[in-house]
Amino acid sequence: MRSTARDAMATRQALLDAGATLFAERGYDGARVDEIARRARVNKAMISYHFAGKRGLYNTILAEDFAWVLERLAELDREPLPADVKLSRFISIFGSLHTRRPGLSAMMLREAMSAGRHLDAALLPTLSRIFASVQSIVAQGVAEGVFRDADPLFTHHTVIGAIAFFFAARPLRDRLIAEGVVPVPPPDPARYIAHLQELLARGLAKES
Amino acid sequence: MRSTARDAMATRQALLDAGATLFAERGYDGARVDEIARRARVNKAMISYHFAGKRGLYNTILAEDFAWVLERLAELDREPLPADVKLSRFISIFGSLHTRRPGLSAMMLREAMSAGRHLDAALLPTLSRIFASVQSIVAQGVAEGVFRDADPLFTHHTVIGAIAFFFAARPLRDRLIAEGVVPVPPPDPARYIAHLQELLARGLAKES
DNA sequence: GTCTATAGGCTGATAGAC
DNA sequence: GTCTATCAGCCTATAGAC
Repeated sequence: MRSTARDAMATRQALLDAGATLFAERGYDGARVDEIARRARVNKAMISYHFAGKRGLYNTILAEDFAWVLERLAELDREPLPADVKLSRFISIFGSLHTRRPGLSAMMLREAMSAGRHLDAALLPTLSRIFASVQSIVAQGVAEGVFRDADPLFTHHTVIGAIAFFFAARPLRDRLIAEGVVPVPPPDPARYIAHLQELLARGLAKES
Repeated sequence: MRSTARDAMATRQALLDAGATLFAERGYDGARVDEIARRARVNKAMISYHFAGKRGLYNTILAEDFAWVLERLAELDREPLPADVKLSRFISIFGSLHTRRPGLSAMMLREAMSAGRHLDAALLPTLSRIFASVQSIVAQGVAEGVFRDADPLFTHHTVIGAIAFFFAARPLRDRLIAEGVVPVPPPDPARYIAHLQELLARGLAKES
């Protein structure tokens, strides 16, 4: 194996990782290619070489994680589970997604706020897919009589917002904890996911 | 009254409004002073004149709304209400805040993601105040036996995330609705707030 | 208070050597 | 594949006229 080939992959991956971190923390416009390259310990010209520019890097990062989400959601669709279990599973999937790639929630949140302004056209359908997913699970649950008559779109917003905010707000939370203003230990993502599953299960249960 | 004085106020307000919209949608770095001025129908030099630059405009917008939040939270603290009512009230306050100033949730969310990177030091305490507020309400409710033993910090994240996402994600939601991908009418903020109040009330209730 | 014109700095991209 | 050197464009801020 030629050393250049190995280095090319390493360079590529280093840029993807550095980009994910900086895009998440500062947004597309706030992240500077100089800094992404510096953090990746790579020359900044490599961004254009490997990804045809800043925007290409950004969309490549999202494309990889979006593909993963779509796969998991397709799996979930295939399984014939009751709606309450499906919703719980959905929350797990999103939780593990964000644990796997800590900055993704922030990137997705930013795209939601700007209506997908930096997204290649091919990536937008993933967002609507996610939008539709929780809604159909809730609608199914209401129809089946597993859930009370809750609004599917509203429930979608609650679930996605609650998950995304937990992971996306980590920079501020960590800062406030470090400064001692919020006197708690850094929270465990897995426990937060469990908290959310229980809150939703109780909040949507038919019998109160 | 000199016409210049009246115009000065109008100019100032137009810049605050245009800035709020663009900062919310594109973030601090993505919003261009040129465009803010154009949208406000004002010369771009006015931003430096009235607010000592882009960053001054940004912080002035936030300062006004943060002051409003702090006032309402102080009122809420003063009233000796049971925790469940307080939480419901808190959700209402945040809902009306975002109805009053639609872009604020997006701006706050962006600051949460970047640990307050564009915020003047004087504004950071407001964020920790909000952080502490839900937590103390939930802790109070658990201690009083009104709520089941739910984690205050987790509940805080759920509430804030759910509210902020609903308002901040409006650009994407509107786009997907307009494209017919999400086949629902644009949702009513007041009904979302009611949905959230009910979900939390049921989700935190002592008896299941 | 407002506007025009311009300065000055930074950003993303690339040509070309290695 | 990688790096250095450099450029064109854009962005914010401001001096100075009105």
